[in-house]
Amino acid sequence: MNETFRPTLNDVARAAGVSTATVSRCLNEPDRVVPATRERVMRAVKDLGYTPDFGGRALASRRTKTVGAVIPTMENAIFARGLQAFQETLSEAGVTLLVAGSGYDSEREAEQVRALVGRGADGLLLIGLARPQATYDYLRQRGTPYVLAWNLGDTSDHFIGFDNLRAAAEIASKVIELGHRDIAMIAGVTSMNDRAADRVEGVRSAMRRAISEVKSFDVIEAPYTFEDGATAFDRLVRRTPRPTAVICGNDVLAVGAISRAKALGLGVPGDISITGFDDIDIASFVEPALTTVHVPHRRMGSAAAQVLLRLIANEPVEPRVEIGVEIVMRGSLGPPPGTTP
Amino acid sequence: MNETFRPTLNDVARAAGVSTATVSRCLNEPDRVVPATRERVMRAVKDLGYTPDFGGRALASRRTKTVGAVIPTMENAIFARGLQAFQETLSEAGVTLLVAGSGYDSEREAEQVRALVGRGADGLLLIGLARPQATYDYLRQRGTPYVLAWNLGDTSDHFIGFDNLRAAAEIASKVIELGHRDIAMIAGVTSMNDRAADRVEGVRSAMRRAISEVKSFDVIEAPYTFEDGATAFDRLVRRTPRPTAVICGNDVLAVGAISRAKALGLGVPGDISITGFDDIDIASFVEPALTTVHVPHRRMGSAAAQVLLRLIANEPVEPRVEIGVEIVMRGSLGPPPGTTP
DNA sequence: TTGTACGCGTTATCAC
DNA sequence: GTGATAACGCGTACAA
Repeated sequence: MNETFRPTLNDVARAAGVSTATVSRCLNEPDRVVPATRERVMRAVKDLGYTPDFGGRALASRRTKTVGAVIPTMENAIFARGLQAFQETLSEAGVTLLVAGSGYDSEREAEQVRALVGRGADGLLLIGLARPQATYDYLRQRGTPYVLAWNLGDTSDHFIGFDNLRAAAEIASKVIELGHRDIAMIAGVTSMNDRAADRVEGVRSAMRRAISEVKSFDVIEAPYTFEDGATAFDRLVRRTPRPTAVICGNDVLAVGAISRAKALGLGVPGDISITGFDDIDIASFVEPALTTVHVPHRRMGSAAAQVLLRLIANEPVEPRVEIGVEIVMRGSLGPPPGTTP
Repeated sequence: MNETFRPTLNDVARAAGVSTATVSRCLNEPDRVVPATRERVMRAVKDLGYTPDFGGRALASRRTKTVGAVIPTMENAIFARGLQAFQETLSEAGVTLLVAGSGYDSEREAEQVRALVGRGADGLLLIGLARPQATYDYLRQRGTPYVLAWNLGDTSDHFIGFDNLRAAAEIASKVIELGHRDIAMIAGVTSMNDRAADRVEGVRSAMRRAISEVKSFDVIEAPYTFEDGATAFDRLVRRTPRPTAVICGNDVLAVGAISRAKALGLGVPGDISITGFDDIDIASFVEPALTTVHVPHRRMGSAAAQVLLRLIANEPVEPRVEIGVEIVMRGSLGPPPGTTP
């Protein structure tokens, strides 16, 4: 009754009264089999509940129709979105996606890369570019195609991303233009995270360019939750001089900051302006709506899939796909208090 | 230079001057090999950048240290959270997680189940219980262990979840107790989604229990985004009589509803109360903070992993793990307008 | 159009 | 402690 029976090609062949080769053909190139036998084989497949064994198939054919992705965490909406699109595009090409999480740890990422490659992944998606050289060496030695997303680099790898530094600089310039002179930044954790680091560097460069105007500039780092953003805001707002604008490294931190500002009785943007980065869904639903950098994560995900598929098929690809981002002005950024309009 | 060389057991064996059997042992049962040879073998492994081939291993050993999960979408924070915990717990046991998305489509789910089983998944995590009988039959015939999470059922399967119906009934009762008489619900899509359907049924049952008090009750369904919640709220609020409380099937819809309410100039909860379900991060950061049902998704995820691991190891398990949920009262639910305190 | 037979990379069972 | 060698399930020349 509870017999666990895993039918093989052989079982199907016997049941249908044909050879294993014919069954294999029915599954892979149905046209090369006459409808009569095909029908019989397909019936046997259904009856036995046969599913091709992946291991055997991979072993015999040397490819898997599988690609892997290693992302920092599934708990962040921006990766979830991009990955969803990535997988939809792969799906259309009949390719399966395997997802693994690194927890923002580059050693763990290296492990996962090896695991996915060992599993026969035909190609890999990795996030950003900050990782040990050994990981790159491994991939290149194996000849496993891979793409890097969410940022742009200047190596010979394939990038599908946007210029985090420039975008961050632009939004910071907007803040300065509006007249803010005491500015602070709540950054994501920059260690081994080139996206977070680039955003800090972008904001810093904008500050340097306006060095004669900006009076104070402070950066603190915070982890990944709304709560972390709120806590960081708490600390910043106690400093002297109190910043009139807080630039956040991502929307999660920014939403946390807005919430805490309101809880402290500070008007946004009346008393203090706040900006984000990413334009996640919630950004337009908080009050005031968040001024942020819109990143088309879905477009980036499917572009990454397209590049990776071409790479795997050995078709020509452009080494660098820049995804356009743009600043969306919403209610959370305004002129500093005491400004005459 | 760009030679793609995939070293095999054989290559390592030759490089280390031993047999393939010894290399295999070094990797799987290091104790059964003397340190001297082991050292030599491990060096060869490093030098060649060898990674065991998963296919070959699965073929020879008939197990994979891999479990699969099929979730409706990665874009929903509640699944992301639970899954993250699920995978962390698996990870501690040296088991890899493969994730696939069904897009809320039970046919697609069936495909993914077959794909994962074909890939050698030792066990599976599925969400909820509404799916074609064929999917269950397939799993049972193959003898693949699986657990069902996010809800509880009364079949002989293994459940790790909570009583969606009862929890929804409870929060609805709270609404009624506060004096609301014209009530509406924005439900998730209930087709092939037992969690959404149970929540509707729970609210309905509370309405029936208070049939003499409740004057009007309306349900409409909405998809999965903030925007959908906002749109649905728009429609509801135009009806006569206008509801004084809107019960939402999940927090995403509720946050969308709150946002639209404020945009329409309606005070929450002054003019209209709104409740959610799930207690996602943002629930405590919107204004007013959302009254909702707190679901410990992380605890559920790791409990699911534990049960599945025991199932795979053929150890005794309880067939049903109920995860406690509780209503968290926050600002978005109050008495109806015109009530004298 | 269909069948036969070999090999893919690994583990497991024996000898040694 | 280590080495041959036979499976494992499948794809695919090649033959029929």
